[in-house]
Amino acid sequence: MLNKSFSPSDRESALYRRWEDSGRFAAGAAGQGAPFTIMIPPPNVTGTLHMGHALTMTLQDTLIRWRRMQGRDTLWQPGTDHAGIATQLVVERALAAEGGPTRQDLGRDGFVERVWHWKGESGGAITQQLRRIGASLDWERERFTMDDGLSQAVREVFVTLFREGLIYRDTRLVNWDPVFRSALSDLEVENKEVNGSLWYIRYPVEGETDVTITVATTRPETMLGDVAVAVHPEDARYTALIGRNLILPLTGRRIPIVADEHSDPEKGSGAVKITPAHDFNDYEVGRRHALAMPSVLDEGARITLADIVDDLVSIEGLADVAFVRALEGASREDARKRIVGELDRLGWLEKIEPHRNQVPHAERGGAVVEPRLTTQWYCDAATLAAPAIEAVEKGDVTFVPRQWENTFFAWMRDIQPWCISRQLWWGHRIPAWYGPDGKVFVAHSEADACAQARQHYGDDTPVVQDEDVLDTWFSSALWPFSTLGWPDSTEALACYYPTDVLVTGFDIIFFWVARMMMMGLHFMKDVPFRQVLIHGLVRDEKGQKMSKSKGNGIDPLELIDDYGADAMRFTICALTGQGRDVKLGRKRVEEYRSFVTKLWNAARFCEMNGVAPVSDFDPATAQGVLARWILAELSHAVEQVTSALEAFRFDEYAAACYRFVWNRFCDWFLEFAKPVFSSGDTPEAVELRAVAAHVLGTVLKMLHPGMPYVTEELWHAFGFGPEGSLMTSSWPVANVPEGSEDAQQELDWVIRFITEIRTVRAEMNVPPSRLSPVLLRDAAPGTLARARAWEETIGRMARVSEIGEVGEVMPAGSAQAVLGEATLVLPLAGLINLEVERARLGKELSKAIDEIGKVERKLNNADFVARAKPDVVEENRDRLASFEADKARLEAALSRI
RNA sequence: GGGCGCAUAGCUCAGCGGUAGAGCACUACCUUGACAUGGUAGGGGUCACAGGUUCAAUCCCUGUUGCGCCCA
Repeated sequence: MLNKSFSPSDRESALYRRWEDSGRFAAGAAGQGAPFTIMIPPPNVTGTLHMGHALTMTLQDTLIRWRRMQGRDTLWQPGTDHAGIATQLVVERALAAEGGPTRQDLGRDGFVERVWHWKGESGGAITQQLRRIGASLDWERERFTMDDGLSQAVREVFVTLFREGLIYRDTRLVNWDPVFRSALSDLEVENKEVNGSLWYIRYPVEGETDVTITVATTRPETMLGDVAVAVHPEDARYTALIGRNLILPLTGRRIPIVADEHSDPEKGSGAVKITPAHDFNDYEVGRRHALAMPSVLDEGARITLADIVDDLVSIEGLADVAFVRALEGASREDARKRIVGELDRLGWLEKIEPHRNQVPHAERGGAVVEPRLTTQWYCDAATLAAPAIEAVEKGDVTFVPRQWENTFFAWMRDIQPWCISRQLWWGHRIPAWYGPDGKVFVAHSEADACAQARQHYGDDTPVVQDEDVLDTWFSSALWPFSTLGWPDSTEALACYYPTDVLVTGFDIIFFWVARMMMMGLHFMKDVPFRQVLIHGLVRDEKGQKMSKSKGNGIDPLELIDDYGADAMRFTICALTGQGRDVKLGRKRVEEYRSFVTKLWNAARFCEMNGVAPVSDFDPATAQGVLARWILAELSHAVEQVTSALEAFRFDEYAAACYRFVWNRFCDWFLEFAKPVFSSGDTPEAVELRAVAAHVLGTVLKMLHPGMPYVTEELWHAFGFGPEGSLMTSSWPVANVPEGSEDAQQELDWVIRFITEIRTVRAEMNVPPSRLSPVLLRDAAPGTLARARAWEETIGRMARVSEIGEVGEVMPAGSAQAVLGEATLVLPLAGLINLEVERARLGKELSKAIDEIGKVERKLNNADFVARAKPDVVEENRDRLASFEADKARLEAALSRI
């Protein structure tokens, strides 16, 4: 006997263990069909499960469980990425917290060993947490981007791309994190709008006494590295000065006035100072005008004078070598204060305006990013992007919703060289070695590099490996094939690549989607996935992004504790419309927990009534009207549910399940079945129990991808199969019983009958305790027979004492309702207020008249009749006839009162 | 500045050329033998605004407004 209610916390872990231990998550089990593969976008090894994961993993698991039940050989590849910066940060903080040695104290090898230790102890907590939501990942195949195999793939890719000229070293401006002292890619930088100032500084024109140009800048401290002032070529204010020189205040350096369209005459003063080594736009201007690019900030973003010290000049009232020299080593902020103060003192500061400006911040750690001129390794993303763009254009990869393809194209068509080196210790060390003269040897191993060096130098000249590591995304980009054993040509690779669908949020299109496509196409000569499902972000009830600082985040594990994983998952499905963000609150989860409970109770009711699976039951043989009706409804639901999943419409999937279970199975079928079930072992009862079991079993299958635990529990409890076997049972196929249209029509009519009576009674305030006869008027013989056949059911569900016919005399004081050709008469003399009844019928009548008016206007329009599709015209003629019949019956009913 | 998306019942959202829908909330009634995490019934919408296309527009097109996001 089932408990009064389902207790998720008591059952979830045992069920999960049963699935996992019995190997049901594993790909490649015997007898499975065509592969269906999803690569988990590897979560960060330092990460813990948040609602974003809960969303994406729920959707992926729903797809995987569904396809698995369809008999596909499903691989859902688990694993984590090594998250270079994040992990290094975590371990460094842990070291600091325990007062241990610093990273530098430990040295590279010691530190890396420490990180591995950390990884073993606390890394990958998220993989345990994923189990809590029921994710059916193939854990046997779990991978980590720093695993030997995956590292080998990284080296292979690096060496190959280097040899092909698609990886190279270059000295250019890069986003620099001065806290980590490492380069970052453009994507790891987040521009934040902050309240700053715009400083207007006068630069004197060389050889003039009173002529100055005012430049407006948000970063006065960089003026030490100014090499020019740019004005727009058509800016009349400055045309005469183009080609002349200015004397840079403080340093006394002579710098030219150049014409460049980068200057916006509308902005500030229309003249901009050019600091090519510390600003991306200025860098471009510098290149266009072949300007020098002195750096004035070091790797810690402190003032460094090495590049400009030789040019320093003291000029009375304008420049002072001692002042500038004293800035050496000052922080950006300190230097700014001192420089502005000095300019003000000397009278070169014109004004300061408040200004909103975009300041680049490091995504991890949050440091203010400093553009710096350094030598880094780059990947020629533009070349790799071309086939990826083509693959989407040709439809080899499709985005769902399609809309996101534009975002993908926009970014890919304007892609910049990808900076792949990081000045970190945790990650894949760049497989490049340098000779004493700086000659580079890129190789799979040190031995290889030495061999190359020997050949190059003719002797055993020592080589030194590059200190840097690769961007974490470099290894993530290989995930769809490195996890399958590449560069070896493995069976897994042949079987599961290309994968079927990548599921992720739009914020990750550039990271995973784009890069996996670039690498996949280049090395596998095929796309990494056929479809990309882009879902929204999880927000709170008010639609705000969940964040730690706002404190509005919801912990999915808490939701699971409080409501069960099924309720959380089903809520996520129900709220995941196409491409929309998911606004999730506890209240919504509570709502869907009610649905879990409803299912449980329905099953419990079935159990109490002797419903049990009948092994060789064939629904096609069902005889009873109720049986054939529910089977037809079930088929319809199976169709809807299946096509919803095919279209990635998780909301429609959930809604179709919900509607069938609640509004068909529980509200009507079980109610109708009650007397049959309690009639003992009549053939009808035996059949209906078998049907109920079949429907329940099918419902459990349908719901299983969305709510795996409770369905699995009921599956076993009912004896549909051994514990844990639902997840590998077969997905239902729609199968409408022969000739069920009649049953459909009949039950629809009975339901409408009951609803009509209920409505009349409720509106007339008839107390539920008071039963009433229902007399049919003008009913066709078949209708009367049908009503009599369902007399018990109608009686029970609509509080009807008996069903009869109206004789010659209409009973006084009756309420009436129109149903098809018949009028239902409820003789309730004394109980109903005739005025209320008249008003009620009058309202019905005016509704009918309104509709008649609308339809008539249409049909009287010659253009409509001539041009509209014939079936639309026909449909409207039918509607008109039907409304007119209702009108006539309602008028008759009114006249009888 | 460029691009994209959204605007439908009090709330959250489906729908999408011809009949306006769901869940929640609300109102009234019901402790009826699975379920009060329940049942029954009801009220509630010029489908943002203005034009256009069409026999017909919530739906297609153009513009406007408001909100959100991405890129610069």
